[in-house]
Parts: sequence; C-alpha cells; structure tokens
Amino acid sequence: MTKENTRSGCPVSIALDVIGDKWTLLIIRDMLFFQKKYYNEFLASDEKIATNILSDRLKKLETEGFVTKSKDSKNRSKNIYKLSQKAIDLLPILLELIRWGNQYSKESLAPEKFIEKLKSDREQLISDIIENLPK
Amino acid sequence: MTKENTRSGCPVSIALDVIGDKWTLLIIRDMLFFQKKYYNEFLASDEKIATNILSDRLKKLETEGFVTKSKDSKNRSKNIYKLSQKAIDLLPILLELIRWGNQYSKESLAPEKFIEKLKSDREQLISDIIENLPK
DNA sequence: GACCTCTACTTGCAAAATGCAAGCTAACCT
DNA sequence: AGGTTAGCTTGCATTTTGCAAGTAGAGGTC
Repeated sequence: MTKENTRSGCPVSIALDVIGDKWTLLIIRDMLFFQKKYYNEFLASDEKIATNILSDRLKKLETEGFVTKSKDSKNRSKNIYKLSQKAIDLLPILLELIRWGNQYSKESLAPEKFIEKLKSDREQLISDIIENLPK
Repeated sequence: MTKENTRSGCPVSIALDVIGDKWTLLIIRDMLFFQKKYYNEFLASDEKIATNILSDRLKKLETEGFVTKSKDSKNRSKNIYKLSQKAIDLLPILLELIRWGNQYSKESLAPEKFIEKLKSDREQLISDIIENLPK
C-alpha cells in the first residue's frame, strides 16, 4: 500500500520528484556549506523561508531519508538535523547549480575564491566540504 | 520597473528561482537528450505534462532566454523550440541529477551504457550530447 | 468548398501548495 | 514565578497545479 510518487523511470524525473521545488535544496545547502543544523538557523537564511514550509520540508526530508533528527544533548528543547549520505551525495548537483547561477547572474554573491576552487579543483573542494560537516 | 524575482544573492537560490520546479528541467532534458523541438513531442513524454503547464513553461523559458521559438519552414503551423547556450549550460546539472537519481532509485530506467559513459568520460559525453543537438 | 485532422494553444474550475501572521507548548534561564 | 527561546501548528488568502474541454489556424483529402 505504498503511495507511488514517481512520475516515470527517468532518473531526472525521479530526482525532481524529491528535490524539484524552490526550498528543499536551500535547506541542504545550509547544512552542506554553512554547517547549519538547527531549525532557527534555517529560518534565518536570506531567502526567508516561512515556518510552515520549513517544518513541512524538514518532515519530508526526514521521511525520505535525507536527514535524521535528534535532541541536542546540551539543550533538550533543540533538535539537531544531520545529513545522511543520500543528501551528501547531492553535493555535485549543488556545485553545478552554483557554477551555473554564478555564471548567469550578475547578482550572484558567491565568494570569488570558492568559484575559483570549484573550477580548478572540484574533487578537493568536495572533500573539504564533506570533511567540514558537523560530526 | 523590472520585476525582481530573486530571493537572495546565493547562486543556488538564483538557479532555483528559474529551474526550481518539477517540469522546467524535464523540457530541457527532452531537448538535450532526445532532440525534441516540437510542442507535441514534449507533451508525449512519460511524465504526462498538462497542456497549460507546458504552454506556461515554454513561455517562461522563452522570456528567460533559455529557448527561442520559430516557425517550422516545412509546416508553418508548427513551432520549433531551440535551446540557447544558457540552457545548454544546464547540462552538467542534469548529468548530476541523472547520476544521483540512478544511484538512489531502483526504478531508474537510464541505459547502463549512458551511466557508464557518464562515470568514465563525462567530458566526452558532454561533447557528444552538444554535438548531437539539432542545428 | 466542405470536412477532417493536426498543432498549439486558452479557458474554467477544483485541488494542492505557498506565504504570512498569529498562536501555542515545552524547555531553560534568572 | 515570569520571561525567553525553540520548534512547531493553525487559519486564511493567494498562487500554482492538474485535468478536461474548447478553440483558432494551417494543411490535407474528397
């Protein structure tokens, strides 16, 4: 009785079925690039996500196996969100989005150094980012 | 008086502002990988896009500079849609979506050979695809 | 020239998703 | 005990989506 949510067997379509919206990848971006892990950290992003959307997306990310949720041992009223490997493997997609977005918008505020590194040593950059994730 | 549609200066957000939905990239996929160029060819895809959504997305793609529209010289009632460089440059994003979608779904129907090539010689694959686009 | 089909839409309408503001509950802090 | 922080939920208006039906123009067929 599992509800089918895929539209076709095309891997592009399969990926878009879960990350094809304007918010999901921004949450994952915050976790991958800015080491965010708390609800209120996600809320504070420049794009100003609404609380109900954030709540909904975190729930979906959890049920789809992109993040795990646990209590902060220092403060039992806080939840810690942590990326699974499935989400970490979205990193190449995010890097290509960054490269494209940076190329086609004069409004892009990506640090020059990051873009340089992305172009010159993508593999090392990926390693660095993964290395840097909260344990 | 241009309407601002960007949420922030983050290049990820900038990219998602234009391709962050479930349909836009599928149209571009059809053009890049299957050399589609007619309205009814897009309609025929497995994902079964509705006519109003397709019409809306083609319009947006045109105004955003991803595709150009022209009359088919053989049949004046047909429109030909053609990718611009801006859209062709989305190819790396699509390839990473394919790789991810293929890795995380057992339902992925991507040809084994394509995935092999993607993993072993991505640059050559990109050249081949671009080479193969309708003139 | 009348009729049919094909192509590329538009329109109407119901359902779902989004955006905004407000409220709410359980820690924890002082 | 009272206020603050954290992570939500709820209500409601607006927007987007999905489905079915209709339409207008070009082309082809008898």
